[in-house]
Amino acid sequence: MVRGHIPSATVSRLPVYLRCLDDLSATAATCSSEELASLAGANSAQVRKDLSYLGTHGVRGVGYNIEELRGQIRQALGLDTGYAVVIVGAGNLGSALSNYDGFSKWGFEVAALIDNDPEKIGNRVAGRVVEPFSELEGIVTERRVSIGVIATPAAHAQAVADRLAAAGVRSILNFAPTVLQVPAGVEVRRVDLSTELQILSFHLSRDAAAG
Amino acid sequence: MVRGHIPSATVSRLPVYLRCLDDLSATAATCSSEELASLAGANSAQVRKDLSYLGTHGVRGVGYNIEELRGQIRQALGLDTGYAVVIVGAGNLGSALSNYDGFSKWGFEVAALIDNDPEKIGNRVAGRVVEPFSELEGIVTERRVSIGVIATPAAHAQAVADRLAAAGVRSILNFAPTVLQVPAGVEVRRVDLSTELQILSFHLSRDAAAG
DNA sequence: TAGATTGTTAATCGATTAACAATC
DNA sequence: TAGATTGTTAATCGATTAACAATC
Repeated sequence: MVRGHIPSATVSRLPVYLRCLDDLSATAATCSSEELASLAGANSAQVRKDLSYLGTHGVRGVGYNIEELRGQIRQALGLDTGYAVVIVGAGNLGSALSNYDGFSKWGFEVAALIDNDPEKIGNRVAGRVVEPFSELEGIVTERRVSIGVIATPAAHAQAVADRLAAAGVRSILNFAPTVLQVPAGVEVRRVDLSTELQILSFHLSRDAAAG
Repeated sequence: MVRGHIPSATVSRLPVYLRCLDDLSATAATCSSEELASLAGANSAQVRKDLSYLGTHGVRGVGYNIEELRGQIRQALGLDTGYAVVIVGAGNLGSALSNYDGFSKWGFEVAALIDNDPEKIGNRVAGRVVEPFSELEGIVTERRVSIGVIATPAAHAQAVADRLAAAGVRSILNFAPTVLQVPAGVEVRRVDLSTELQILSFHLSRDAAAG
């Protein structure tokens, strides 16, 4: 496998390609960069360049073998490792996440759902028992948790991130509307509804101004 | 106001600045680009350049007036317009979104929560009655809906997007794990948990490989 | 004035894409 | 072979940032 350095823009497109290949695999065995690009909303040259970082070998005049390509992308993304995830926060959002079948579909395992509210601890959500926040460190260590998902109110997010980082979690997905401060070596990705809404709002008002 | 062309990278950072200024406003009346950068996780030169697109006038040797700056960012993002939002899908995610206070906090109004499941129609979620999907067009027109939020299963997302676009909605926020095909002039932003997880996974496996 | 900080330039860096030789 | 499509180059484009004159 040629890993080398894969640009971050490419990395963030790989999941999109994977999803599109999922659709394509129902009806074809191979696909061209042009087909994949049009489904993924990208440029075909970009698709070819992105895939070239994976050490793929498409066939000139034919295209890419869909199954082989899916395997290569899965491997590049580390999806075959089966990283364990802990979800912190069992409110509306945490429950929605617990019910989300995308975790297992893409090879992740939800190792625990955690909350600090005594009213919620012990409840069943999506077949999982809500466990107490105080057990976080033990759960992370024993269940080899690699990824922490923060689905708490904004006010608690930083404290949760601190505990996750201290427990050894190096990857955090933050749904709380806060910018987290974390030690070097910890990667945070933010999923933020209001940021996205505000970007849409910008374009609406710009278009309105343009007439 | 100097609008000109604001680069998209700048637009996507404005909501982050706004949130950081929200925090800062509790304790200060002005702030420097350096302070704002460190909170927002950016470079101070970048902050100054971003803000310069808004026609801001910071004061040399002093910094930016926080209240004035918030107003300028809000205006640039069109948050003062109060765009109306319709949420399609009243499942776990749609319910979580309905309960989210960020809509009103940032000037958006949730005009309706819609589902096509007879079991859900008529239910109350976060004080709102779930309305039938068949009413979509009427709701969009009468309540002047500008933004559609898709919180349905992936299988229905494209059909919902088609109906939203046909009803005149020009901005769509898509939580379903699909790449939507929409007519020109319709802007889609995707919020995708599994894409974010996969990007984290990439970095984990790369770090593991690096030792 | 001296210190601080902006606004902007210019250099750098990285990402996108048109184009095309290679080749199935 | 003729047609199709890759892999890669090189040009372009856009974003980031160090540096510093301007100036509060």
